[in-house]
Amino acid sequence: MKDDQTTQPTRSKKRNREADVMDAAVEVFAQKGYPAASIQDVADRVGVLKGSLYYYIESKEDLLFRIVDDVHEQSTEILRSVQELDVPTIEVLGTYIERHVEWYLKNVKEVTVFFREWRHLTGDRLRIAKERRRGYEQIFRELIEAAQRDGDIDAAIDPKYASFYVLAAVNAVPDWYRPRGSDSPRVVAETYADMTVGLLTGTRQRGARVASRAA
Amino acid sequence: MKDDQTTQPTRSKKRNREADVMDAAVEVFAQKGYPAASIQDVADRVGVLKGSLYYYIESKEDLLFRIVDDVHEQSTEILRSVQELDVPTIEVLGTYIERHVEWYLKNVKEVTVFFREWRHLTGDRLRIAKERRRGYEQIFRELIEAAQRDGDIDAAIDPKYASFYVLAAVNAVPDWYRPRGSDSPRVVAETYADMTVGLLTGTRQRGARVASRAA
Amino acid sequence: MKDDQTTQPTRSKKRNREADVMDAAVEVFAQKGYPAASIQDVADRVGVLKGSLYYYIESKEDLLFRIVDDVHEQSTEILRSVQELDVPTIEVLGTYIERHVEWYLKNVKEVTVFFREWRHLTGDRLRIAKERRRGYEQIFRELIEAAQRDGDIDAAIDPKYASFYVLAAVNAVPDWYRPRGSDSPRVVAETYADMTVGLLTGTRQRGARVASRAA
Amino acid sequence: MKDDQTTQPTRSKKRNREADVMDAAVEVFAQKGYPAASIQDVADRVGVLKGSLYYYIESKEDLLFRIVDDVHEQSTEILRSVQELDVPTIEVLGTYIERHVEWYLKNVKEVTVFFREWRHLTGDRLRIAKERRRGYEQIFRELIEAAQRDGDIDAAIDPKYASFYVLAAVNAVPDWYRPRGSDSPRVVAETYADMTVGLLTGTRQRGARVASRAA
DNA sequence: TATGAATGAGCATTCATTCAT
DNA sequence: AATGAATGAATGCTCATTCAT
Repeated sequence: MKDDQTTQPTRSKKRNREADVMDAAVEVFAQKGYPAASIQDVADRVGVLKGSLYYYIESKEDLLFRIVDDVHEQSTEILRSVQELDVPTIEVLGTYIERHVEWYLKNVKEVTVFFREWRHLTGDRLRIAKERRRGYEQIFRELIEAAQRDGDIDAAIDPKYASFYVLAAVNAVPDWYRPRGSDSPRVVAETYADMTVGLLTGTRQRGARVASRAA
Repeated sequence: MKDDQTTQPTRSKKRNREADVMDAAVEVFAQKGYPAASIQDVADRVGVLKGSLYYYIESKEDLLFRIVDDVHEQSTEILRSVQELDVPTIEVLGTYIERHVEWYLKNVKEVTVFFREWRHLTGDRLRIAKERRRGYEQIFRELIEAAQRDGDIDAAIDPKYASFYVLAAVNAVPDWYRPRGSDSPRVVAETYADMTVGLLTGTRQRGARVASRAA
Repeated sequence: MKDDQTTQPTRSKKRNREADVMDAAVEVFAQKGYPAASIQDVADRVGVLKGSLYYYIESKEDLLFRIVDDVHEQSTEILRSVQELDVPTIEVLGTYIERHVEWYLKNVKEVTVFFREWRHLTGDRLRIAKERRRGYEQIFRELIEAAQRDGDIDAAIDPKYASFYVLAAVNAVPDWYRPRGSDSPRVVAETYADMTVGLLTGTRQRGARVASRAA
Repeated sequence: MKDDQTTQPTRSKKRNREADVMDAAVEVFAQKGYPAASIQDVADRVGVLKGSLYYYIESKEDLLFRIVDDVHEQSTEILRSVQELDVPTIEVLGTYIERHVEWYLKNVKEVTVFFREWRHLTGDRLRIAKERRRGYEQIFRELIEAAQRDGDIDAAIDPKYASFYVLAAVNAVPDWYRPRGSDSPRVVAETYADMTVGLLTGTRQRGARVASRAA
């Protein structure tokens, strides 16, 4: 209760505007796709002249990169959080899918932009984005391999194909998910986690997972 | 009775050029994405001035629609072909995934355009494309429901989510598939079919499927 | 009298337009300077929309480079023409200045752009332009050195400074020359040639030069 | 009576900043040319936000004018200083070139801006700049005419052309002069003075000039 | 004195489309 | 069937300038 409100507004106004710009970009890029979206669209949504945007951004691509970067960080954070869990790898996998999908559905637009538009980055920014994707898929694949060594996933399963299969299924959620639909992010997240574990272990094992989640 | 060169040269030349234009468009749209691709790119690839393209097409969007339409027809044909099979629904599903993936990998570029770019259609063409997608998903979902009634798929599985999960996984194949990689379309197709059936039935049942494929 | 006039108009129209564009650019660049001149200015002068210019040019810089290139070629041609003369080097020098200035004054605007704006080229084009300038100055300096060996120019004169001095004086002609003024290009050219030879030889030797020109 | 720190700090600080701004502008205009240089560039060099510059200047053009004005004054001062010399006009001319070139080379950037960018002034400021140039050339021409009346310069020489020739040669010095090169401003200045007197009088007369400089 | 934010006009360039030939 | 030339609207971006704080 001691923060002076007098100095705050200026700083927070800048913060706000910058955040407004990012939000507007997310909205516009998600709706039209990056190449079809124009800086004018973004400016209109923020309510400033398009030239004014360049006070906050370096370029259109910079805007895309910031979104991609932002999502990447959050996404990495989730992966990190489940890796710290002290449970069998197969449960790590399930929990990861669950948290990932739930987070995803609560940030649909940003994440959609992340998955759909990263290709349009160029030069160094594209390189960085690709490396990160790669590392990300790598970790997921390693989780599968570890669970195979644990005996929880059938050794006959090819970790490469399985990881592609699962990640694609999971990442396509926003293609059909409508916030105003029937199910909450939570429900969808659990269902997807169950389906994934089922796919990998070759059994329905809802009970086990529900129990572990209760912890 | 070989080739009738007398009456057809003109028409077939036009057909050829039209096909050339379509092929070029597929190539270009697949590589750059529809909004970033230019009519000039297509014309360059055909080896014709861009103005000349308008003898064959109505508009850039018309070009996209034709591709989408074409792929849709082939895709529907595959669905139709497996529905005629006189085998349990669960096998229909497996065979469908198999044929779909194999066809997909043999026509990667077209199908990629189909899945990635349909959003950029507008007006009626967008409406039509959406309806078709919808119908297509519907049929797939109904197959799952039928297999549930047969007792081959656990009734606890939600057909809606399951169909989204599977279709997304399957349709993302070209995102990572490289023709010059190790596995043939055939192998990938079989693996994906197996994973899908495994996911839906909750068992590894490679044997059963391999047997059915022998027919 | 046998050229068919039917096919000519089309080709010559294109030629004309391209030439029109170049002329307009010369005019505009000469008047405003390259950076301050806009493609719009050029288009206005040609009487087309600015976008239409890009049918003829690659970029604004391309336009500048073409002018510079064109002038360079003419300029080199003059240097070549005098080097073939079978007269003492000192006369070569005088004739060169004379022809150069006369040509210059008959193409004031182009050459002005050449001398004033080449700095605004970038990348490879800048490199090329610099190299050419260098080579050009080099040749002029060598002429002076040769005339020194002939004994026609005082050995005490530093060829480097002398060449800079003379070239700068000569190339600045359009800074003050007005076509509607009193003297013709011819007269100015002769006067400049005489002053230059006088400067270099340390004598007025109009007679000798006039005689040599009569040949 | 050293530095009166009591009353002046504010004013002198302003003076300093204003001088900083001018220096930065000289640097930037010299490097990029006036139209291509941006106020941002100047601000960056001063270490201030670009909006802040407008506390010190009226407009970008104002900045250019101040430089031009400043150089003009120094240049006029040199002309005035040699006119007071009690020596033959021809020596006045030589000394003038010498002092002018030496001063020039010690202030290359400012003077370069003066000669290269004055064209971009507009309205009244352009008028003023032109008038001054004109007056300046006028005085130089009159010196030549006076030396002709003295018999030191051949009456056959056209004072108009001669003055253009000499001034252009002299003013182009910074186009090639590199401070890190071999010769000092002093040497270049003397060489140029000698060449000029030589050109005008039709003789090498280094001895005479050196003697006069000793005074 | 200086900042931070915004303006608004302008710029080079691209591009789908048209159309007379 | 195809070309060559042009259109006109849009795009990403820059920049001198303003002004409340």
